[in-house]
Amino acid sequence: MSEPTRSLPGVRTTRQRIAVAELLERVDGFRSAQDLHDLLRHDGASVGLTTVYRHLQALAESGQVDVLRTGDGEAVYRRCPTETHHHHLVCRDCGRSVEVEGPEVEAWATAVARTHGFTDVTHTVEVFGRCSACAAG
Amino acid sequence: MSEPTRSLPGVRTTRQRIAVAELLERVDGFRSAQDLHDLLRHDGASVGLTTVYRHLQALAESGQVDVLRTGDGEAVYRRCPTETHHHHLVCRDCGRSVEVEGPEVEAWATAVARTHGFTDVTHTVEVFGRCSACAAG
DNA sequence: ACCGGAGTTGGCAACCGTTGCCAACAAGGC
DNA sequence: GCCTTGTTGGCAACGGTTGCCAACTCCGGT
Ligand SMILES: [Zn+2]
Ligand SMILES: [Zn+2]
Ligand SMILES: [Zn+2]
Ligand SMILES: [Zn+2]
Repeated sequence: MSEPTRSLPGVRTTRQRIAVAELLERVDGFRSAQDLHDLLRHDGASVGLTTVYRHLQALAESGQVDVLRTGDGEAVYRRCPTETHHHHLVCRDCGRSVEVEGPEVEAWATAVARTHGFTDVTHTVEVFGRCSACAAG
Repeated sequence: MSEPTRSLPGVRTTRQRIAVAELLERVDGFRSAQDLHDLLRHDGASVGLTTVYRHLQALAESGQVDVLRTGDGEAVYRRCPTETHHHHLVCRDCGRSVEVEGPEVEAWATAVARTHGFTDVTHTVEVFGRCSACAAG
């Protein structure tokens, strides 16, 4: 599928980096840094909380993971299967999420910004709900 | 214009409550609790920071003010002229904002949620940019 | 006006997610 | 194996927010 992470100059493949990357690959849904940290501990692969934060930060900056904020301001991270611009339908109970696209939303956002003379525009569009699994349980 | 705030049972019209309400009326754009607190002090009307938080929280719960979170997770508040559901185009420099509506976005969000079997759905849609005033200065 | 109970205030401590700091550590080119 | 340099991780600090609680004040009843 994906070629093994190439070792870049100035970047080292440490046990911790791999652990975080693999965990993100394995987990579906948005999780907080602390959740991920707990998961790592539970797996026996002990990684410092600070280190988890650092890797998530780096991955987010390079666009390899998506970040969004929950209602109470906590940052949650997810490694999405797709690299292209998209948004999320997130279960507010279990964090599970689905990637969704919305060309009409993109167009709307652009149009609205231009109409009011705003430049350097970005947007956040997230849909929260309760997934069918959580609704059943 | 608007009839004087009716005194409800179990709620008291204190100097602080009025100060916060009036300030929100006067300010345009989203402001953090601490910003608003500073503005109050600067106006001479000293109100405890905790009290400012409490009133903002209450007003937000009752839907009288809108809350959203900046990129770094800080909550910002605004008393919007309209009561109906809407979204915002916010200047990330000065906080100034414009209410915008997007029927197509509402429809899209609802459709997306139903398609994936999500219930109890809400959504956050905010557009950030730099307003023409800030772009000029 | 007076009183009394209930809503309100505000300063401080605590909380929680996140980041800075820095000495100890380890990957990997030589 | 060595050395350079990126990396680690525990702890302290930080910033926004909330809990706590004694003092206070609004306001309906008298
Ligand atoms: Zn769920
Ligand atoms: Zn988009
Ligand atoms: Zn502006
Ligand atoms: Zn909407």
